[in-house]
Amino acid sequence: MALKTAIEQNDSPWPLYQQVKQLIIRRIQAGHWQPGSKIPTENDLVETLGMSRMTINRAIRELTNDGHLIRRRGSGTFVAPRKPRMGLLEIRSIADEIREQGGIHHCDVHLLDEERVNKELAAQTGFEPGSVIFHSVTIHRNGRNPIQMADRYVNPLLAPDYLNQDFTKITPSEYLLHTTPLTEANISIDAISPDRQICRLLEITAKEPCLLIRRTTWSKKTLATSSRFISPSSRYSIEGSFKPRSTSQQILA
Amino acid sequence: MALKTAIEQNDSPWPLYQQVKQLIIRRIQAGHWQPGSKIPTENDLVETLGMSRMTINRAIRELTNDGHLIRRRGSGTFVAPRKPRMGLLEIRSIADEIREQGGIHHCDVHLLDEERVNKELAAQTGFEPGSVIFHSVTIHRNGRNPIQMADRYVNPLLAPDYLNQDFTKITPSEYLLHTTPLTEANISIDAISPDRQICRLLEITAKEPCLLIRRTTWSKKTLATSSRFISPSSRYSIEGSFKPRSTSQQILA
DNA sequence: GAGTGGTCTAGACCACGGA
DNA sequence: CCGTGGTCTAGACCACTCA
Repeated sequence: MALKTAIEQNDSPWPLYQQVKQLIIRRIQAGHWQPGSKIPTENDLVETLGMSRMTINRAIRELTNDGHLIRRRGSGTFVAPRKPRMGLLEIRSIADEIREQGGIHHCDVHLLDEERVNKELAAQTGFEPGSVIFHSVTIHRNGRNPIQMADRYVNPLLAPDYLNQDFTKITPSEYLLHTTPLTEANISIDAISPDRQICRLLEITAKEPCLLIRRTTWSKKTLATSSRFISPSSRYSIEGSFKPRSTSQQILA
Repeated sequence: MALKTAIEQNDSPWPLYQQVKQLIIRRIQAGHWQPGSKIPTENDLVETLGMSRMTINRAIRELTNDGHLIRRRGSGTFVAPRKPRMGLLEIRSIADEIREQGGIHHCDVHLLDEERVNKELAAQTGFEPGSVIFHSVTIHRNGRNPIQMADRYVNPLLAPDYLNQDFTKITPSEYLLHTTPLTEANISIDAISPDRQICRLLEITAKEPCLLIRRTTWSKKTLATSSRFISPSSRYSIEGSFKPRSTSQQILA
């Protein structure tokens, strides 16, 4: 069965319950398991994947806590109707946001190449000086309207096939999401005035303030990506809503 | 032993691992286990409480995900040094941030009054037209340097004493935090060019791009606060780091 | 090497939902 | 009633840290 083959050759450095989580997430994202539909029971998965029920249970329980699944005792486990609520740090895929607002998402690839890390780049990104990394610059548009420039440096070890992707079809975010599970992220948000190059790429004037989002991600302590996202504030802003999860997180007013 | 007596009479409707979580939380909050100090090992607790290690492990694991504890394999489990790390949506108190960087926080009160909600304000904030709400405008400074303007509308029902506070001593955030437990929040972040009033209050030129943060909070479905925070980007930016809680929320790259 | 946490297993009992 | 998820147990092996 397809479910099983995904995991049975187990060279993965990840624990089993993590692999199960990733497997389920991919199934959902690939559309094999639609929102609202029932997924296999714990016992099904125990048989199919040949693991203990506690392992399956932990995977499903954590996905439920994260909002991907909904469980009803006596009835079954279902794919959550919408996307999980997010902490702000996990910012949504801009392609999703555009599509969800009824827009049409395009992605122009302005650069996609490998590059040797010099001192300056090393200081900016944290990658090893002298090593070779992938570099992409893409523009996300809604119809004709440029919404965001994404300037990414990617660790080749974690996404060796990065240069061969067609980013007009799958966004770098989406590709990386399926490639490497990221375990940690750092983010900063600033307001800036765009320089000339940004103005040209985003088709705006220098007067228009922009949001600058810097994001660095890790996969188990190895640096995965270091990116800059720049959006004209007239066309993009960050939004989120929040409920405390377990017991006592505080919300500031 | 004290630890054990807390649970041994087990009429509790809560599952065991929950009781263990509560027990540990209480120990921490009562100060028996100080921040940074080591707490008993899993095996200690297994013996003391007479439960299986998996049960103890789940309790401690979840507390770790919530940020109350820190675990180091081979070394032990420790009470987390500060407040639990937060998702970005709970943005830190600016007073804390300033103080933590070695600055000196001041708060000027530029306005503190009640106000009748007209149509325009109702549309902006979501408060009932015609009702009376509290309104404050404060400037947070680091030494002489203005860092942020905070423009707040507050529901009098949830903070009836708001107008009598001395916000030069306790910030509105801190006051509201102690007054009403907030259950939900909405946030948006934009980049803007400051208008003339903002320029004056923050002592900047109109050229300098600013971050505009809008935050609305609820307490059990009643609107609590609706606020605008404006900061010059040269003096303030939003930063955060993120670890998935139960270990695989998605992080975008 | 002893102690620690991280994970996994193969069972078990229970509470709930739906036929 | 059966199948579902929710929890719990008593073991086990491993990777890591520290003395």
